[in-house]
Amino acid sequence: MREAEIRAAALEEFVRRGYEATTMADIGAAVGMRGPSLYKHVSSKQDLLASLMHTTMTALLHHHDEAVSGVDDPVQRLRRAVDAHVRFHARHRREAFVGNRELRSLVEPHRSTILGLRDTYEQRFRALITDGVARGAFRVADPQLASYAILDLGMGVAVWFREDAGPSENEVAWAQVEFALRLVGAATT
Amino acid sequence: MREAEIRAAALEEFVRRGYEATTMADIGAAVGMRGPSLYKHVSSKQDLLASLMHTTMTALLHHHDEAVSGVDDPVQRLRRAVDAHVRFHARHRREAFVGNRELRSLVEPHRSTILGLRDTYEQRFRALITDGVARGAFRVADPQLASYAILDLGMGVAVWFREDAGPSENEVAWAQVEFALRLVGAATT
DNA sequence: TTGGTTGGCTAATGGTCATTAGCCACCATG
DNA sequence: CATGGTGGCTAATGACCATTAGCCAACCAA
Repeated sequence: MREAEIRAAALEEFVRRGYEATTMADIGAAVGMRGPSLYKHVSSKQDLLASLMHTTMTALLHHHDEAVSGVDDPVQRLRRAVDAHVRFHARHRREAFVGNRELRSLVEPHRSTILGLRDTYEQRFRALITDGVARGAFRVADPQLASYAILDLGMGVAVWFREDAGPSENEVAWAQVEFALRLVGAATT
Repeated sequence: MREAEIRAAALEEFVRRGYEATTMADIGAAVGMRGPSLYKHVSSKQDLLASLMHTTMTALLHHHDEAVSGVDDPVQRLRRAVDAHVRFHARHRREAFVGNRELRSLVEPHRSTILGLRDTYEQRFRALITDGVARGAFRVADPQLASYAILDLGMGVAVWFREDAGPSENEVAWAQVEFALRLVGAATT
């Protein structure tokens, strides 16, 4: 559908220029039409952003849930959660980048919705770490700081990861899973 | 001086709204004058941003150099470097936040200058880690990924650190130094 | 063939913005 | 008391922008 092309183009422009600096004409040019014509397919620039961010956060949560589902051992759970986290941020770095940087540009009630989803996601990691500490698998002074640290690693990936240069997705995922396990004081295999 | 007030106000507004969304009138209002009056003290909005970012990066590099100067042992060097890194991002979180998020809004040649300084800073960490690995103090598969990870921890601090709530600067610094040492596989004391 | 719908276009509309021009009060120095 | 600079103001200027209105060609169904 034309709308999907427009959303993809908008994402690309939001990454390159930022939401505020992107004009409807820019997005239009990227799909071969004039700015006003976009309104035959989308309702507004703001909706474009909100919808992109909502899709991203929902997909991230699904990705996480699938990764850890059925796994009980804290070390394995964390391993899978971080692997999923890193791979998501590598594969969907544009989406994740916009999701992290353009929160300011979201207008209520979208902002609160997205912040809620982000919070939910952070809680999963924090709970996972807290559980691991309680069960003696991890050794961490402050689970919240540890979960922030792990999440921040992923955000970083969205910023500097490149498909065509530098370490591959596998290399990054492997390295960061290792970092995360070391970070929480899990025994390294 | 009036200019210092303006720079401080601009920084605050750039953090709150982002560079693109901040108007000269916003900055003026924050120091009790009208937008156009700002031009009696600064030359342009772009210069305000470039100058803020340049000051920040220079200060960060100085802070780093002072922290590691005269220390040779890799573990101690990394400990001090990360401590300085984290404390800088906690104490100057607004500056660091803008320095990280508004690169896109910088126009050449400012952008290249700042990117150069960032790269210099990253190289210090990478060299430090590479050296530690060579001397058997650290165990890391990819020093570049490790340096990115450590730097990303600091960027995260600039995003979520609050002076009035959550963990204190000392707590964050202590935790992240520990994280960094674990990350690079240094023996924990 | 006809009549409606789709999806494009250009031209408003009603803003907002950075920056410049030109004015003036204040104030310190002679 | 002049006078010149400082630092504020309001009013242009010359953009640019999201969104809406209104037009029209192409296509599709009857």
